Amino acid sequence: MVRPAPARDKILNATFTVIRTKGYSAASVDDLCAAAGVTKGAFFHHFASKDALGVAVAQHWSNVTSGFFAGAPYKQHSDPLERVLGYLDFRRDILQGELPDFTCLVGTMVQEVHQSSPAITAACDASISGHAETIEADIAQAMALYSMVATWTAKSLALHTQAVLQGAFILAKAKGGAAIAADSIDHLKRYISLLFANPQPGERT
Amino acid sequence: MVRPAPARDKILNATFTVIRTKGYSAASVDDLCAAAGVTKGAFFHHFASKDALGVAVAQHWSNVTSGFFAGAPYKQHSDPLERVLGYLDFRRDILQGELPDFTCLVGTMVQEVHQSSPAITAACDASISGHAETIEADIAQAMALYSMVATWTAKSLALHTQAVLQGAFILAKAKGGAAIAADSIDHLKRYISLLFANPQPGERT
DNA sequence: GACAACATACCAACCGGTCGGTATTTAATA
DNA sequence: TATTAAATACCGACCGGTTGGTATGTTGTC
Repeated sequence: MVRPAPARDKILNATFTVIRTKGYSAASVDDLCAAAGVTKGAFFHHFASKDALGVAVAQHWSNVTSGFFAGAPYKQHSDPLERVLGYLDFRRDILQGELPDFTCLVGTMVQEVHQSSPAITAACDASISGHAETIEADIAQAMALYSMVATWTAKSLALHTQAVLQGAFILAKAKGGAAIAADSIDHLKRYISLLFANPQPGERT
Repeated sequence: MVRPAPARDKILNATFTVIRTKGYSAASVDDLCAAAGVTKGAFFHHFASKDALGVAVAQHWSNVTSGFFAGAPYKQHSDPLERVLGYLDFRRDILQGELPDFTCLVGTMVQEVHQSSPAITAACDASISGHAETIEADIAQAMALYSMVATWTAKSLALHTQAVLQGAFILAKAKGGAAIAADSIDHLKRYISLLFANPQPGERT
């Protein structure tokens, strides 16, 4: 695109906040326009429908988060296991501010639309799975470095980290604070530490 | 209540399916009435508002699930640790049918209303936390039986099991199947097994 | 005949989406 | 470089349908 469309970006960014606060279904197009400081005409000029915005905002979320995590300090560790554990420390450290500030956009969305919008569901899955693959790479390297032979796979464990995080956000929403989410991340970190520190008989070559 | 109100129960039970399928916000009162085979007049005779139904359905969920798990076979084990691990086996075994058949009603709801309805949020928290307490009891007994001295508490681990399950449901919704949820439950089971089998130095008396 | 349990008809506000129009850039041409 | 044509970005009134909720019944039971 030659010239950037400021209204489109304003809508995308405002949608992050609105959906993380009230969910996808409860977020009306008028809500989104008001939060973005944009008119309805501009909205439907850039997005064919509310569902199209849903797909676009999931992709935008992927772009923003992948850049965010790629530049995070834990990526500097030379030991891949330290990168994995450092990732979890980082995820716990960024549990700051109010709930809509640190919860997951695509996890919230897919919960509501998984039976009604295959397009949004696919975009959310791509975001979660794409992020998981970055962790899977570090886990796989750690398994190789420590000559780990396990009954589980790097991919499975990477997806499990995302499940724990998503579930931690739900508990945080139920209890109205981030503390419970930090506890769950600690348990996950302890699990991965145990996996690599105390392998079952026959699990390490 | 002297005479039971069949319409009220029909609404409550139908709401389980509708909300687990399309979420709380997208579930209109007309949807709920149609699914329950009841008129709008009956709905508002029994519930003052849609939000009041939200609170009632969360409590109804607590009643139904607590009875369901109290009668589950894993409760028969004499060893508390076997009850905890048996609980997780059971949770994996009941991942049958379509997504709305096994996902969590209150986890779905609280995700949408946590910033807009304190009453529903509190009812969802009570349901999740109340269920967690039944697992906490078994974990605490297992810790006592195996003379476990840990840096974590039975309560924290019990809530972690619920976080894993809630997150597993989100991944299942994103990927359109239960398989990924079963994988996460396996990881959780492995974690708890490791905790009790390979305590860290100083963690067991 | 009082009262709970429904049914029916209806309402104002809001929903996603459309539409005719305007302002601003960009591109082509002379 | 001036003129103009086409494309893009944006505006806000408007539309038909749906929303949660209400007002007014009717029916069955103690």
